[in-house]
Amino acid sequence: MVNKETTPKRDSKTAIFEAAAQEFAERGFDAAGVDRIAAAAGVNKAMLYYHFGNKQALYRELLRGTFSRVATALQALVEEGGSAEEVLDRMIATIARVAEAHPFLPAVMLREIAEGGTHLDRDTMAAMAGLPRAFASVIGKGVQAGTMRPLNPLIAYFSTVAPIMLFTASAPIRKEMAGTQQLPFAMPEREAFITHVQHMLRRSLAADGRDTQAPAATSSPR
Amino acid sequence: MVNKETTPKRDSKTAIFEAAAQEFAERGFDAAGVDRIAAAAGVNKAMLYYHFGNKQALYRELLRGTFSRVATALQALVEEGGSAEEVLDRMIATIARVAEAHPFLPAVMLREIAEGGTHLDRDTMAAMAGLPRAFASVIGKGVQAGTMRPLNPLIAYFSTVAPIMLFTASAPIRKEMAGTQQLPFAMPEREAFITHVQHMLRRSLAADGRDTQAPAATSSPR
DNA sequence: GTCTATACTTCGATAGAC
DNA sequence: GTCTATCGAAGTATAGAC
Repeated sequence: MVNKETTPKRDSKTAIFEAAAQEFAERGFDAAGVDRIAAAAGVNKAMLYYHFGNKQALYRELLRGTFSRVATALQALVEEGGSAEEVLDRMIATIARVAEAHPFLPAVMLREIAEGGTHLDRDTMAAMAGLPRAFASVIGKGVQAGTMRPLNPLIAYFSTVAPIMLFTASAPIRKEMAGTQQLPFAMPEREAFITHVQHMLRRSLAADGRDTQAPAATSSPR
Repeated sequence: MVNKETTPKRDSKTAIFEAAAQEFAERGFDAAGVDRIAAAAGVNKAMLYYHFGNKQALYRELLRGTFSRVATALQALVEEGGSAEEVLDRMIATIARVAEAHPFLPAVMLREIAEGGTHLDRDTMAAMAGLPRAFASVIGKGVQAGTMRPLNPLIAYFSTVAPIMLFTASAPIRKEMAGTQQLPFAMPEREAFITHVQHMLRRSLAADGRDTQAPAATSSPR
């Protein structure tokens, strides 16, 4: 369903990619083990060096690919049209869906931010920057249409993406806490949380001070 | 300013604590090096095992202490009084201030969430749960006073604390990106961002659909 | 392309002298 | 309480046969 690409030999390389995504997500770059990645991929460790050179190159290739795919998807939503409010709703829904389908994304994003981007090169950072830039172009359209007030795109980006990343990644911890009953209130549902974030961003951007309509039922292309 | 405790011998133990906080923040639990911690603390590696037993015990002691101090500070704000809106503003400001003063907090929090709380024991998780519980009690008061609508405290917690944690921790990356000019818009100021988060939470909780007054100038006790 | 074998380093942890 | 010395396991990476 994902790809058949060009070559029928998509074996060892993509196997390494998938194993690496999980290992990096679970342990972070420094603690990730080349031995473990190779073992999980069912290939020999030397194959990893044959295909990628070293651990860092593999890591960067993985990040760059993931983020530029997401950035491309967001940019497609922008060009697809609709009101700026609707497009932002769809962007948030898309990010949430990708984050849940590929736990590698939130985990590595949180970690890489936590350590100050130590393992990123310029190309990878450029790919990451594609996400807030998509936000910026939509907000620009909304302002031009007169329905949105100007707001620094990075503020909009951080205050919506951060909750989604943390909420998605914290699923195991929340489950554990719910089990031990350390919290005297119910865990929120995923859908309710995403809707809340959409609503929050709409209110932050509304041109007048009033509340806005609730976002439509979580829209989601592709 | 922090403590003089009981014993005048606060040397090696607190030196280890501080060095460990930095090492864990920079590399995460798995990749943190006991050797590096000892070296940075200027003590022998054996001292670390003498005082704490092993790496995991040191890590947990550090987390438990940090989170319970923050939880206590938040609870104090609750009992101090004022309108629920003001208390929430102060809680957000306090969390932001602590996060900036002790980078250990956001870094380790993001990491620990990213890996599903693998290294947490029950006591440490209970300490972490103190933060959303403080949010819950304030929201409860606001609802009782009729100025706030009911909202799941965890939703309120995640949608405010997550942006603060990510914004604070991402300072180095944002600085780097600003330097290489990969983003076509200005980086937001810290104060503007915190005010935005305060405002966002006020609007999410307002009993009527209308906008609320802006939060007062970032209030901050202690 | 794929494997074995291995070089070299660093890791967490402990024993035991002082 | 503090140190040296060291063990055994695990780490990244490479050389070279097939």
